[in-house]
Amino acid sequence: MAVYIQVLENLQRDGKNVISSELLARTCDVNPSQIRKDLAYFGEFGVRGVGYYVQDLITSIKQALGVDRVWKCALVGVGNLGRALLNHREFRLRGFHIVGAFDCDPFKIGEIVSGLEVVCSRRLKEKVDELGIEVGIITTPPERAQRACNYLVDAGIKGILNFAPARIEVPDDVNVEYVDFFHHFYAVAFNVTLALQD
Amino acid sequence: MAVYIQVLENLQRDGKNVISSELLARTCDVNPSQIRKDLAYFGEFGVRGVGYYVQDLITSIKQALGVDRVWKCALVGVGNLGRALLNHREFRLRGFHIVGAFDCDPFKIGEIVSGLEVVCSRRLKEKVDELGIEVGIITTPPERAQRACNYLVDAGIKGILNFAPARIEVPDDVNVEYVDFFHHFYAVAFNVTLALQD
DNA sequence: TGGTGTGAATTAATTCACAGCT
DNA sequence: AGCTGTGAATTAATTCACACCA
Repeated sequence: MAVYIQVLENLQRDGKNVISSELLARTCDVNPSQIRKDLAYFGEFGVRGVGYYVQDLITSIKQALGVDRVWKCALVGVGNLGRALLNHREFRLRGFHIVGAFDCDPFKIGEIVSGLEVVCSRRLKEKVDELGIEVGIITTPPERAQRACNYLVDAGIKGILNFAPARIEVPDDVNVEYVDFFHHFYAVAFNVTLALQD
Repeated sequence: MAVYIQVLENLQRDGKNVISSELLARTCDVNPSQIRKDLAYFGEFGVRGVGYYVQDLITSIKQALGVDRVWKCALVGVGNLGRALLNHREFRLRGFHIVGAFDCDPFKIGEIVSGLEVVCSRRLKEKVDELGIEVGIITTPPERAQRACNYLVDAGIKGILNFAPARIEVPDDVNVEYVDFFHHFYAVAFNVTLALQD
């Protein structure tokens, strides 16, 4: 779905108003019926004989995914990666506002990063309640990921993005997404290695 | 596979020498036979009645994936994200060495970022040959992704990581991996929205 | 006429269950 | 005795093919 949004937004930028599943499929490199199934799953967004209206489709998908609003996020772990994410303004553009930065290192607490004061991780619950935070972002080293996660879960957070290279345990009602771009590097390395062998 | 490496490296750090598919499955949150199938696909890494030796398994998987060596990479697009990646030393640790930084903006060319001189994208072929680069990383804005891609393909690169939010067209023998962490943000938003509705 | 939405057919992925080593 | 490797059974995902509607 995220891929479709991406492609549709680029189509919109290029001034396209209508798109067929056939064409959309070609750019996404998938089967046309795949696209129709995916889109029909959330509702009847298309017009028979015409295709999909790009602008309407973007709006519909975003609504269906629940990304047609602002999601307030807390970032835990103000290291290299954490700082990079805090400074990445694309997040705000996409509706994900990082409104709290947390770390357990006393030397970092109080520091201002990208306009946010770094707060002690222990105060997560307090801040989550105060600011109405719904999503947690973990950017700690792997060995501290579980602790960061526990703070987030205790604070009542139900959605977590884990950038740390470690698995974490959460209750059933908490959703975790693992973000690891080395996965993609490994995939490329593997495929290139394969291709070289033939 | 990348997940297994991640988990195994953490197990190793914790001093575990042997692991069963059952235990590994629990931490990865998958079925034990899934793990056995995946691992057996590349070779017989396990020992019946015992399990898998952690250190050996890491080595074997890395070998099978082709990540037991250094991969030289070129980064195209020295913007926000590009700079963040150039400064991220984890890449070097994992064997992915960014040895060239490219951009088409004359104001950026010549600038030194993280010890690398930014070079004009047009000189990619020359530099790829000179430095023995095998992997390309695209971190341009979406509208310039295809152009960056074309330079990489012309230079003979067979593996590309595309961080730009745009699809790109490549010949059949070139492998592209799309990296987009908004995908994960959308997934969390969607799942939390679903959970809130019930 | 042209392109969606969707049941049916096909293909792929996952899980089960157990033979076979150590 | 215990845990892997793997064919068989099951389940899920993808693709086909066409009815239906603008």
